[in-house]
Amino acid sequence: MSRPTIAGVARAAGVSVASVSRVLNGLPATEEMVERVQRAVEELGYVPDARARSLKVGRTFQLTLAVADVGNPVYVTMMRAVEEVVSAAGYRLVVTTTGPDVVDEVALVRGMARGYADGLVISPLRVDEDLIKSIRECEVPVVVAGNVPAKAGVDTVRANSPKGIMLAVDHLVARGRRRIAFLNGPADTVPGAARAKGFADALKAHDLQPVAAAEATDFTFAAGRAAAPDLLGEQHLDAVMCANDLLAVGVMHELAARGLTVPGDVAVVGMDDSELAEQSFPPLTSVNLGSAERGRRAAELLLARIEDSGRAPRRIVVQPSLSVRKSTP
Amino acid sequence: MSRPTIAGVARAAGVSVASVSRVLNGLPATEEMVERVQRAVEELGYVPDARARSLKVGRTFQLTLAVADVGNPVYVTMMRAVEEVVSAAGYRLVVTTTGPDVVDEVALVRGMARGYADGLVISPLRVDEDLIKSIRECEVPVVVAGNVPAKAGVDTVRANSPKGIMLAVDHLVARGRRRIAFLNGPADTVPGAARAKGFADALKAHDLQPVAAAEATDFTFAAGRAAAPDLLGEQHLDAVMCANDLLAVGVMHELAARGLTVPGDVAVVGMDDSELAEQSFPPLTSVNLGSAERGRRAAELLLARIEDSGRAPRRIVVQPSLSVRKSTP
DNA sequence: GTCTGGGCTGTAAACGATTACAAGAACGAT
DNA sequence: ATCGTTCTTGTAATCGTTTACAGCCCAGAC
Repeated sequence: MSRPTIAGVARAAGVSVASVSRVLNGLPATEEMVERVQRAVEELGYVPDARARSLKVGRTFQLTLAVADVGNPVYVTMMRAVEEVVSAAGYRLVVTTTGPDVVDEVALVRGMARGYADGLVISPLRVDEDLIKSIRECEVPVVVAGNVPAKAGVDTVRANSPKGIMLAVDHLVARGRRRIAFLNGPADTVPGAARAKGFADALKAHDLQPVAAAEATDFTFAAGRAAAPDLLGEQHLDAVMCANDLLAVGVMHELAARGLTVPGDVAVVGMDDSELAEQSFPPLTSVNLGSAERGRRAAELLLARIEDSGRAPRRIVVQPSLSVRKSTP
Repeated sequence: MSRPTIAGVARAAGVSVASVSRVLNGLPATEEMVERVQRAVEELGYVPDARARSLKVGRTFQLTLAVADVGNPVYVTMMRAVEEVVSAAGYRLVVTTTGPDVVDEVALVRGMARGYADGLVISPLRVDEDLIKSIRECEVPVVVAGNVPAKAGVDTVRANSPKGIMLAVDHLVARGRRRIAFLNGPADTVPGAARAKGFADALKAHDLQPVAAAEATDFTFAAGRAAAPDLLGEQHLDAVMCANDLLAVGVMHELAARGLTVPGDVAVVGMDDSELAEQSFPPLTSVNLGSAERGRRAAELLLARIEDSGRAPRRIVVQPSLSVRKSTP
């Protein structure tokens, strides 16, 4: 009553296992052979075992996407894009979540050597030497959706968040806002660090003084809301730039709780332009860092490297744009 | 330069492959044997091949969670809960998304026979004979997070959405609302059908007349917003019950666009009590259908069935509660 | 000294597929 | 009729593990 194997099919069809395998894989065979095998397969409900197959052929036809937090809507955009291109190429996509710790990421990358998948797209929050080392030594191709040093020599597809922040600040200034606060996520993360620098540069470019800045403990809604009071002290401010849509929504809640209107009293801009940005109220002006395109390009890069592991590492950067909605004047 | 196998380790350590396997699996061996093997493993950077291992032992130590739409925040709650219990039990969790079509779900369940994982938690949107048949015939245990007929004889963990809607309508009526509209998702889905019936029952229980009802094409924000105009016709209404948080948020946007306030002019209640409910503005009163608990129980059920495939199918139902926030008076 | 028994260890047979190679059949050309 | 091609099919090796079984060694009991 256990599931049939190729040997069972061969017996039922009165042919050899090799013939069954050949028919199943579309290799040339006589009309009658195909017929008999297919009947037997049908009858027994045979389904080939992917483990055995991939053990032999050395490929699993699965690809992994690893993200830090499934609750962050930026990843759903990316996930959809990746899914689309890999499934078009005949791969299954499996998603796993790593959590915020770099050690878990390293463990995941190392674990790829066990043969779970033919490749990995990883979007790491924190990057250290260990992670880079594990990526370079990984048995299967890995592409990083995020920013790692060029000298690391790994395939990456990253956003240009400083430029994105510049777009946002340009916009705010153009609308007359000059007292712009900044709510960042943890600065010890890769995106956190990039955004901190980007914001500082943007202020400088416009000759503005920093009015307030805070750092949330996480890139989450709850952390954003919790950190908002640090920002909204005595000083008057007329805009807040947030490192992420979730943080921005958190801030908007805190503003509302204090009776301040958006964008009347203070303008708010987020980053990622995730689904949450259009769902929030008021709809959030947000820096589009091209998550969908990054996902797509990352997947394509991965497929390309699977085809040809010899090619030089590429570093793709996708350009940001600003999606203006109602949270800014 | 290709990755080392157990044979390589055995050679390097000057012992047999069986011994290597034994020390790796913690079976009894002499001090010295353990020492030598570990040194060789270390030196070569050996990592056992999961495919080969699972081919032999017949288990993969992976479990799959299949959801219809990763963009629906109710699934992130569930995903987190499932992840927690399966990883505590030493399994890896892989998440795949099926899309809204039942044929894809069937294909997924059938595909489990290929040996991708030791078990499956699936949360199907649409259920038909084929799907139930494929679940019953599946090589690995499957538990359904959702509602399927009792006679199907499969393990399920489901919510009680009619009761949940009753709670919501009770609440609305208690706050003086009597002209309650209903925004459902597709009625040809399992949750859609249940919610339609639940709402009708709730109206009857309170002796209320239906004022308006609409059916979104999907359980998504965009569909909710698109369907809202059908609801908000000439007739005056003072509350809308939505089949889902995303739909509710969509409706709130449309209300705002028409200059109506929530909850002043019309109260809105959602379902699922997802993260979006607290993130939305105003924060959404929502029926908590116990997604986290359902995820947890489903995972536990799956693990239990993996241990003992003989046990009778169980049907767990988790009770709803109402999370009252600011979108109702 | 021999025998028994208990630990360790090694040899080899699985697990379920793919595929190189060889063998047989059919067919046309000479 | 014979030979050589070509086409199809079967046999068996292989992928990297685990594990049943057998063999070895050593200690203790007679």
